[in-house]
Formats: sequence, structure tokens, C-alpha cells
Amino acid sequence: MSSKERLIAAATKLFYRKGFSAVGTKEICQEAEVNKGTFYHFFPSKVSLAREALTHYSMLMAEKQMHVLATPVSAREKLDLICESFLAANQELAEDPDNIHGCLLGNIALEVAQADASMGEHVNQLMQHSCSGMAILVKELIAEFKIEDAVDPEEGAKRIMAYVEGCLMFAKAHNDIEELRSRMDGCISLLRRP
Amino acid sequence: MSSKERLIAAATKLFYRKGFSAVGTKEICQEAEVNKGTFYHFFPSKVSLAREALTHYSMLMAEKQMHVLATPVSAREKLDLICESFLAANQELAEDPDNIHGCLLGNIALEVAQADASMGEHVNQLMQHSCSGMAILVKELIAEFKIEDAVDPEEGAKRIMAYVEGCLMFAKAHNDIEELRSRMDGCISLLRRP
DNA sequence: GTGCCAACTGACCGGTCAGTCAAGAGTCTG
DNA sequence: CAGACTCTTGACTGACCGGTCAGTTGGCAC
Repeated sequence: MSSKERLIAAATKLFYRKGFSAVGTKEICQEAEVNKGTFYHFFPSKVSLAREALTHYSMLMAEKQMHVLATPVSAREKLDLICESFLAANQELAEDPDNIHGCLLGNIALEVAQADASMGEHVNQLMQHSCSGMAILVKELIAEFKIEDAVDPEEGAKRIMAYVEGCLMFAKAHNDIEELRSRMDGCISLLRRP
Repeated sequence: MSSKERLIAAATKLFYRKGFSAVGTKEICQEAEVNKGTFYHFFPSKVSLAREALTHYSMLMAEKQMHVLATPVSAREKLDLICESFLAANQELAEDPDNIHGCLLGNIALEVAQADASMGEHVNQLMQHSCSGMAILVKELIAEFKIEDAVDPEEGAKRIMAYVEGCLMFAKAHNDIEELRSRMDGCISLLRRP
């Protein structure tokens, strides 16, 4: 792995575990086994690296999402697999897999996006991308559950993502996977018009 | 208002607007019109003040919640009023009311709660409290919509809170109130068993 | 060989951070 | 009035922050 790749990987891990502000450039460099100067050779600023780390995380999640969508199981089961892929990412990036860190995108959205406009724009773009992947699954869910008068798939995807992010927040706060797993069935209800 | 009260009020405002790490003790003191020493006369640390600010915010929200619950309108309308009370808090605490900052409890939960154990415990307690208030409304909703085979009210309250927090995250990221307002109807669906 | 350049080094910069402290001001009690 | 107490002051500390820079290295082209 090149220095640049190691920096992005280290930043992704550390921001995921501790958040943006709590991680210093020094710590990132140590984790990536790179010197301070090398950091600023490849990235103009800490925020800039964070943007690339976010992209890296999103690609990782999108890959898992695509894999789930291509799995030959029911749409309902795919929903659970999406949930599991969040937990798999946690396992890959967390130091202790028993610590639930939620979703890097959501975490950064709440911590940094508003303070830094370029980051905000970037987060929005990645969120949008994530939702459009989910919209495919939403269509399958609507068909599978024969939901009449369902919400628009794009809107349904946003609702489900919001719900999942909220559940991830609870799961992180209580450090309990079940807060997420046991609530995934609620996603289907969200597609019905009330 | 006493120095201590001014400190808590200032901290609540600033943490709400910018997050925990992005606000320094100096800035809090300036906003509260108090000196550094006075800060540390009343609070042993920045985290300690943040805990009290969080409590202050929760009391503010609980008050609004109680007021909504006592309003003589339909349960469905109360749900919208709860949503409006989040926006009212935003109006009260934000510098520019057009900037959506979400929920202080959720923001801090994702930013700090995991790094600081005492903060995590505190956040959990306040979240619990907030959910138990919501459970009352959930019972009303179940009765009003004659939802058969509904989820347990405590569980329903958690689902709705998770959904609302998720919608608030989207609303903050996109800086658009409608991301929250237009999705409140989804709360009712969440109470139905799928 | 020589020239070149991206990759890399690590000491260093000004500034900011949370937190400290000794001294003073104001207020209550006996 | 004396003494004890809380509250307030703001300069100060040392660690740490993101970011810079002059200089080194190693490989590739000619």
C-alpha cells in the first residue's frame, strides 16, 4: 500500500473510532507510518484528507451494498444483510469490534459538515449516492410485500436511511447491536403511506 | 441570571451551534461574560459543563414535550407539534434560525459520548427520559389510529425517536426543515407490526 | 555520468487549547 | 468591627494543534 493509501486507510479508521476533532494529524501519521511532511505532500489539509477518507468509507459501503443487492435472497432478507454490512464495516474499522461506532458518514455529517462548507457538500453527495442504491432495494420491497399506494422509491429510500441512521445512533449510544438489528422490520412499514 | 446560569446557557447555545470540540472554554466565557477562573470555580472541567448544558437542553425539550402532550388536539397533530418543538428549540438556540442544527442530544451522542464514559452514561439517561415522554404519545396514537397488533409503546417510542433523530440528521445535512416536517407521517407506520 | 523530480524527512512555527493560581472584591455572620 | 466565606479576576502554564519548509533520497531519462 502506498503512503497515500495508508494515510486514507488510517484516517478512515481513526475518524470512525474517535470522530474528526478527536484525532490529530500526528496520530494519523503514526498510524499510517508516515511523516508529517508526507501528509502535507499528498493533502493540503486535514479536512481534505477527511473528505477522501469519507469517500473511501462510502466506496466500502457501496461495495457491500452492491454485493447485497446481487445476492439471490428475498428483498426482506437483503434488508437484514444491509444492516449486517454496517456491522461488518464496524468490525473492519473498529479496534474493538464490541464498540459500535455507527456510520462514519452520519457521524461526520453531525460533527463537521455544518462548520466546513466543502465537507458539507461532499457529505451530501455521498448520502445521495447511498440513498439511490437503497432505492433499488425499496422497489424490490414494494413488489415483494405488494405494498399498494407506496411512497415514491426515492423518498422511501431516504426514509429508510434516516431510520437506519437513527437506529445506528441509538446502537452507538447504548453500544448494543440489537438496537439496530431488532428494528430493521420497521423499514418496511415506512414504505406504506399512513 | 447568575454566572453559573449564564455559563450553562452560553454552553448550550454554542455546543448546539458548533458541536463540543469546536467550541473552546474561552469562547464560552466570552459569551457568558465571565472570566476563565469563574468557569473553573463552578465546573471542574469542560466536559462537566457540557453535561449540565445537555441536562439544560433536555429540560427545555421536556418542557415543550409536556406542553404538547397537554394540548387538546388529536394525537396526530401532537406528533407534528413535537416536530415543531424541535424547530422552536433551533430558533431559540441558533444564531441564524435558517441554519438547522438538529438535536443537541443526538449531536453530542455521536461526537463525545463514546470518548467520555461519564458523558455517555449521561446521554443515555437523558435519551431514556425523552423516550418515556414519547411513549405516552405513542399510546394515544395507537388508540387514535386503532392500530391492531401494535408494537409495545416503549419500543414504539424508541423507534419514533430514532426515526426523528435520523430525519433531523438529514435536515441538518441538507439544511432543510422539510426533510423533517414532510416525513413525520412515517412515525405512525413505525408503530404497526410489519 | 548528469539532471531532474516526486516522494519523503523531521525539526520547527505561531497559535490555541484546557486548566491553574494567587490575589482581590463583595457579602454574610457573630 | 473581625473573620470566614463565596465569587471573581486575568495573567499564566505547558501541552498540543494544524501546518510549513529547507533539505535529503532514490529512481528514471538521457
